[in-house]
Amino acid sequence: MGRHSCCYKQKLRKGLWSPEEDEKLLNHITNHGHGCWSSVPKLAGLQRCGKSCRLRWINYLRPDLKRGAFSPEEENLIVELHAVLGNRWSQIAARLPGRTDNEIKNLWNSNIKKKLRQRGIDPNTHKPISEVDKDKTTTTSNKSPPSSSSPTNQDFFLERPSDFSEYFGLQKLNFNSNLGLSVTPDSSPLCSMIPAQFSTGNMVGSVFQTQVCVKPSVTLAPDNTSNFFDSGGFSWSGPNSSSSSSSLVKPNHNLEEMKWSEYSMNTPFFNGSTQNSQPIYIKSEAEYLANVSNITDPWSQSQNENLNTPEDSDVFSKDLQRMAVSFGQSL
DNA sequence: AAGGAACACAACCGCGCTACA
DNA sequence: CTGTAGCGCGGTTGTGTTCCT
Repeated sequence: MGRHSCCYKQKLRKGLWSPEEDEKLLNHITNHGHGCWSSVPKLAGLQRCGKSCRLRWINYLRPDLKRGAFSPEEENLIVELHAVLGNRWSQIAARLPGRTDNEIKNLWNSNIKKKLRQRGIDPNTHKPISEVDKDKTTTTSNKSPPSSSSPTNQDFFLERPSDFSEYFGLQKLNFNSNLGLSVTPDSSPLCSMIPAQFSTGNMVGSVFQTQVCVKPSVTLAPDNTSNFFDSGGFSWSGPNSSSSSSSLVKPNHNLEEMKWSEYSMNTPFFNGSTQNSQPIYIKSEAEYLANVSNITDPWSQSQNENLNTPEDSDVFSKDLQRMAVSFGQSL
């Protein structure tokens, strides 16, 4: 099973990296890209394994890394994200541009955990410690599993997406001839960084990237109401575009080839501070909009109404679930 | 000033997943 | 179908630094 072959090789350096090694690796990747990591050390003239090179690059040498202490806003965001995602550090890091999973993990273990305990909050459950103690005494047979395997809100959402809108505090449903359908999130830090909003003929919602990673080349097949996520069937608009004119900003990347974390690092919407990140509005093309108007849309009737009625949640969850499954299979 | 404790962070380890021959 | 290589992730360990007695 996936053991790195170089792990067995001898004569490879381990431990801290010297400035000379850093320079060699940096020069090599800057000039040639990393390509296959296992070949990097040889090509760069390093006595390291590829895995070690990869780690060094990702956690230390990458030029887009943000240096320095975490801001209170970042710490708050990490706490909120941890409540949703658990110890999925890479996913948390993907929402904090310039920060690495390792960095966040270290911060969590050395700093945030302690702060939460001081505030009387259990860092694993995010509940008041008194409540957690009570749970422990009442459910002696049910030992709580470690945080990494305990169900997070995200897992809960995957099973019961009807809670999605409630959890993320989706507030309003909007319809606009230029933007199509969109859901306005509330102003919580979590919602402010929800990366994408989607709409199709009969569904609308905000999608947390983990479930429905924005990979626009993926076609949403099931209901055939649109090829919304086909590369030709959507367009992007971002904070630079006003809602009325909706001038479009198309990322000049090959999204097909790009993972979300890379994408988020490279788009103008996400490469700033988290405070500045805003949802990307995905707008359909004119042709699509023309079709939309002919489709019975359960949401268009709910314009400017809260989304939290059971009926809304039910329809929404079914569509969302279908979409998540579709994406899950495609990713 | 010395030494031990606590802390912060870099790096490693082991596992799961995926692609590919 | 199966074994192997490579990648990525989360958990853990190691090491340097700071703080405290």
